[in-house]
Amino acid sequence: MYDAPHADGTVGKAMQVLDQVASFERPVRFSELLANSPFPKPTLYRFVQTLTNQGMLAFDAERQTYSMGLRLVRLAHAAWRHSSLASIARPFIETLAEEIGEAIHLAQIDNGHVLFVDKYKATDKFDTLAQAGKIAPGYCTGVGKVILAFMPERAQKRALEEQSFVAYTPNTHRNQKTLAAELMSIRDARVAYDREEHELGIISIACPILTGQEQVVGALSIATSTNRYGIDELNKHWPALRETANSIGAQAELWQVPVWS
Amino acid sequence: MYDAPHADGTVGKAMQVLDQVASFERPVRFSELLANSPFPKPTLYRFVQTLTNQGMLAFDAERQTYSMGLRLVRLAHAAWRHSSLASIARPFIETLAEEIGEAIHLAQIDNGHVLFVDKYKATDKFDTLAQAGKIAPGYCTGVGKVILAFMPERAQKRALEEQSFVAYTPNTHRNQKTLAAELMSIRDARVAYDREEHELGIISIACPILTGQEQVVGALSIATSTNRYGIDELNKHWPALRETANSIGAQAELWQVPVWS
DNA sequence: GCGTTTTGTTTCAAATAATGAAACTCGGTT
DNA sequence: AACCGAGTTTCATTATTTGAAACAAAACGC
Repeated sequence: MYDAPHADGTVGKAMQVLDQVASFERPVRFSELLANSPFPKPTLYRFVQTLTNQGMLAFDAERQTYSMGLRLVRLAHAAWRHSSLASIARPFIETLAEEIGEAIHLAQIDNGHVLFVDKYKATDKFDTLAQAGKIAPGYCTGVGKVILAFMPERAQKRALEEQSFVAYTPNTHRNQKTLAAELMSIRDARVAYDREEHELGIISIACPILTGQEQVVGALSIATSTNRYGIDELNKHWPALRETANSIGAQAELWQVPVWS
Repeated sequence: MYDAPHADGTVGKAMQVLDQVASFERPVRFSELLANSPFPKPTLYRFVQTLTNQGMLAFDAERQTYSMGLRLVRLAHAAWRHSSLASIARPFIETLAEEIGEAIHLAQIDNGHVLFVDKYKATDKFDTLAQAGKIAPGYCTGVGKVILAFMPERAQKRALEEQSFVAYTPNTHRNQKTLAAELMSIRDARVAYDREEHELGIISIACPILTGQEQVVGALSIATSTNRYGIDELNKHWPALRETANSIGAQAELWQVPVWS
């Protein structure tokens, strides 16, 4: 992954360390970090110390391991409420989910990654943090492909470069060429499908969430298991899904609340 | 270990800016930040630029406002899963909530603040990010008081210094003295009550979540409205609440959750 | 329109903080 | 006792940060 051009000084490097700890998905020892770090030992050591002081990392003294700190949960609360579509989208998603009875995913783009910001399962209802914040590849998910398809050309090109094209299933796109071709037809059709490209047995239909100027701000999808439905059945929900996505887009545009404190 | 002025270098200052943006709870203009900032204009300007580049802040070009960035949501996902009690506690809370039919709150301590990490309402089921990440004062909530009561003496003392003692209602503690007295009896009784101390009409009963060595790792509460129940009715649920808190504590120990703050 | 104010951005020399090779500490092992 | 590996500290060097001042660009008042 080419992360070099963001040489945002010391702060940028510290954030890089945060990402690295997050990437382990488990508590991690200093030496494990060091082994995968571009920074020399004392430099990394000081970053980890600083971030721990700041509550961005948490240190387990007993096990000598670092994990992500609770301060992030506090900060993310504000992020989720004010910078994500989720707070706007919730009522619409709830209505849609009740009508359809399948899982609804809401996603946005964060720096080339597809970021799930909310999820509603008919059985569990909202299941936010267990799912929100999760990232998924753009090239093999319904929401990912539909967002890529509607991205401005330059951003799309850069995002395509960043895709890894890991072959999760036999249906997964292997290279930019086949994906780019599908993105064009997705843009025309205004709908994308995931035909077991990320996980066998899981399919989805996804619509873009667009502003009036056709800027993509996110995507909405219905996901189900091949045990229950095929793409055809899923397609019957397309009008409802599209309508909901449109409503969310319109609302997002309005949601420019006049600010007098 | 004093909070020296230049405690955490550039990174610490940048995190301070993040906190400041979060504290506005709405998109905020550069000049508004500047007016409340200890930093000179160009310094603050560069921090905000860097943080925006890094996705820790989001800039709305149209309105010229900054808000919290989506990268925080991604990072917080890992924090919530690995550093919070929530992932361990979920199944226990679910069982308890179904039995009781009132809202269940799960809280931890983050740097002297009570941090809600999960919430389950009988009607909405899990409502995580809408509630998780919220902070509440320690001195006037059930979960807050019970956590304070079981903190190690030194940490407790420091946390008490940090309480603001804002009088939200007529029942709110006004000073350390009355609070400290209640904390002692809470520690004996192993249960705390919020008798409309934070919000009129809202009461709760809270139990500590303890490890085998009596270290407090969090708290669990049942909250309700005075329209529906009084403290007496709430008290009937005490055995179930205590049992659930104990189970979570035992499980947390197996999973080796980082201890208090 | 034309000055004036407010708000946001850039410059640059001085001040400061970050850097990393090397050295050190502390358990555990041979 | 010597060795090893993980973690921590030192300190001279280097690079980054800093902020007063100047500049640019909107927003306002008349």
